[in-house]
Amino acid sequence: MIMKYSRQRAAILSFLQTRKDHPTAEVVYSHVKEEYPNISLGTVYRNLTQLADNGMILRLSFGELGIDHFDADTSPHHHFVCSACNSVIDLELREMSFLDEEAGKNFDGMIQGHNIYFHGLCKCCLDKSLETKETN
Amino acid sequence: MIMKYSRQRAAILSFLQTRKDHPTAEVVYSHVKEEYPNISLGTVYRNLTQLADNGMILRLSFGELGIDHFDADTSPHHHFVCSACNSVIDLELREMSFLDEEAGKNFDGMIQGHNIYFHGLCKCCLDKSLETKETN
DNA sequence: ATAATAACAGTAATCATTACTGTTTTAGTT
DNA sequence: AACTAAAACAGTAATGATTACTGTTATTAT
Repeated sequence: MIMKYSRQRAAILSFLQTRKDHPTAEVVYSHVKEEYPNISLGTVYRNLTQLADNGMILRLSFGELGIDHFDADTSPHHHFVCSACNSVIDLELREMSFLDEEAGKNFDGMIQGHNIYFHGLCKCCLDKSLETKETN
Repeated sequence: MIMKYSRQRAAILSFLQTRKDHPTAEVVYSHVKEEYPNISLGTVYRNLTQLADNGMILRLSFGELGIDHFDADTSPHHHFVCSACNSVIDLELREMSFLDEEAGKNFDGMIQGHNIYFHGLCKCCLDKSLETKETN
């Protein structure tokens, strides 16, 4: 389907490009609402989905956390999710496409790609947990 | 909380151990229902969660597919999800814990682990897609 | 046998996301 | 600049996997 320009979609993409923290649809909505007070949450979801389908942004679906996050940085990188505060952080880590080849060796279908995400404690939550241990 | 024995939980675990296809809660429910016709879906979810929390089974949460799958095989292995039929298949692939170390090099929090899942076409769906191309 | 509490069945609630509907924008064409 | 077809919109309702609640039943230790 042909994609016509829309001010709302432009604002959504533009907002996402200013952020490095991979906001959820709800966060995108609340910010774009400042510029377009009548925008609806459905519009935000529809455009995020459309942008992701066209490869202009990434939809990050981390299993445990049922909420999708969106990323305007489509260059190859990996993600970390803090298991305490749920924040999503970029990792500098080379492409791991060799995993696809290795996984394909004992598999009779066709492997097209993979998803990896790391989990643990971000610096902030790690520091907090160390403080707690010290005072006890 | 202390875990008391229950026939329902035993049946759920036992059913899961007979399967290699990583069933959903709904599938577990429909099968255990044959033995315990009065079992409720909530009981299935509660026990699957409890078993997973105690490390006796794995909860597989693949992002794109919003539905959780469960696996009684807790030995180290990886998973493949067919993007056509959504079936979940085990892969023989060595542990990749070195990824955690490598990802941690340029990261100031603590990485505790990662999840990987591969996607593509399973043998069955691959064959179907080839057939379709041939006849066109 | 008794008592404390974990687990149950059944049902209602949650909540992120998608679908639907009538109206408004966009963009190409007279 | 008006005309038209289709895409996009705002607002709202529906979906569907999962969790929470409630009164009852099963388990386990004394």
